[in-house]
Amino acid sequence: MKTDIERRSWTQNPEAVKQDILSVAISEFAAAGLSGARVDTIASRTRTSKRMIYYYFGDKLGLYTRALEAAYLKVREGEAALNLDHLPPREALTRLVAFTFEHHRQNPDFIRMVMIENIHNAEHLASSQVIRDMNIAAIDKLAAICRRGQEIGVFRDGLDPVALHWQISAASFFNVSNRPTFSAIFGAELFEEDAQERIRQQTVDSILAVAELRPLSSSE
Amino acid sequence: MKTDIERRSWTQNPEAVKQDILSVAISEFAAAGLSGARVDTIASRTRTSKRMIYYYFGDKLGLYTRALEAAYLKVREGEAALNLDHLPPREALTRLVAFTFEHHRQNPDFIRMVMIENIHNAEHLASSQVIRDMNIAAIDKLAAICRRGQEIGVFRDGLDPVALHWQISAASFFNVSNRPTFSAIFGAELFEEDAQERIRQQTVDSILAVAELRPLSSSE
DNA sequence: TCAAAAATGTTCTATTCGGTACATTTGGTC
DNA sequence: GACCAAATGTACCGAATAGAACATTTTTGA
Repeated sequence: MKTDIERRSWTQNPEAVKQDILSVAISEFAAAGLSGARVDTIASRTRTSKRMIYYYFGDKLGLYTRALEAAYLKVREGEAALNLDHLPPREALTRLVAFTFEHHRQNPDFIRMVMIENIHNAEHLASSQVIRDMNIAAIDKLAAICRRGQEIGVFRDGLDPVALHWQISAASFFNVSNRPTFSAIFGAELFEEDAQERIRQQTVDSILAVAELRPLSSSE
Repeated sequence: MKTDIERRSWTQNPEAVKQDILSVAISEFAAAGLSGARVDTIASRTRTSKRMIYYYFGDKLGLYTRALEAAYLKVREGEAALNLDHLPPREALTRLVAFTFEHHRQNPDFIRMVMIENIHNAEHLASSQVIRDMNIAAIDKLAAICRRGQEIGVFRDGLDPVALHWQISAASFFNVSNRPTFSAIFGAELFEEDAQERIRQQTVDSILAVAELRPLSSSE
């Protein structure tokens, strides 16, 4: 039994409350999707109440949009730490691909948020200038590597950094996004540690192959 | 005004009704996801009523599972039409990759069903032996090409057909699944027809590069 | 020909869920 | 130290939604 006099006291902490909500929201939306996620569930896993979700984020969609942005922010921060300027171009590209591959593996919630956003035709991402800027920065980094490689004659001319980024993303993203169906159909072996190293190497190889100044059989 | 005596007459057609429901269900689930799709919406786009959905499929999950299966069936049928046995291995692999790339582009609903199933950790796919069998067949086809290529010495030893299939799928799948976010961030140019041809060629090149018996720079 | 089974239509309901109304506390500021 | 805005808590509501109940028609087969 509680005492008659209820203690409803707290200390105000807007930033902490917002962050708490956002981090719970990311994991909930990532787990269940936009329509699958329940505001009540998110609220219950928070240190605060549903009231505050609506207070700070307006409605479910507002929360989702901010969670998506937060997920991008967190993951791009990790990428920004990578500095490849001092490496020769081929080595830099190798490192970039391997890093991206691993980084995606380590951020499944981010991958799932992007999957969900794609299901919704990127309607909520479209309005976020923040996200666009972050990604343009990622391309700039890759473009610099390409240019250096072309200057010293190890990369072919006419390389398209965006197309290269597409390919790096495709492998790294698919490896996480489609793991459930792929395992269900072909078994989980490909996702064990040693097999993942092979796959990662295969990815690096295939991307270097299109970047490097060497004959490709299909161009014959 | 209607007459007092309502005419509620119909002709029975179970198969047509089931098919009608399934095809509507595929497009609805593909568009809105498992929890986002509304049974009432599906029903309203059908020539029949909600009653029949529950009559034939039990509940929403039952409908979803059958729709997923139907989506796989349809797409794998398209693939089965492709016969590459008469082609030399390198040519066969080239055709297989290019075909897969285009086939995925032309079946966005299937891609979206698989995306959604991945969001749900492939829980519903896991129980379907049908789907597993279809996909194993797809691998067998690829494995045959690999073997022939190794026999005549144009493909490297130790090729893993599943790993190769992983790579082909990654590019072809990502190209459709992540088009919304990718376009939102980097612009839609990459998805215009001529750019898609370049991307497809790049995909073919990169896969041939890992399959062929040639030195890869990273192995030096 | 008629009874039983299969197929279909119509209407209603329990519940879940996003969102709101109302009440209270905290903290800054003059 | 009193007032006010910001921050938080509690209890509630209306709409949407999956599914069930009830009713009718069609088909089959003995």
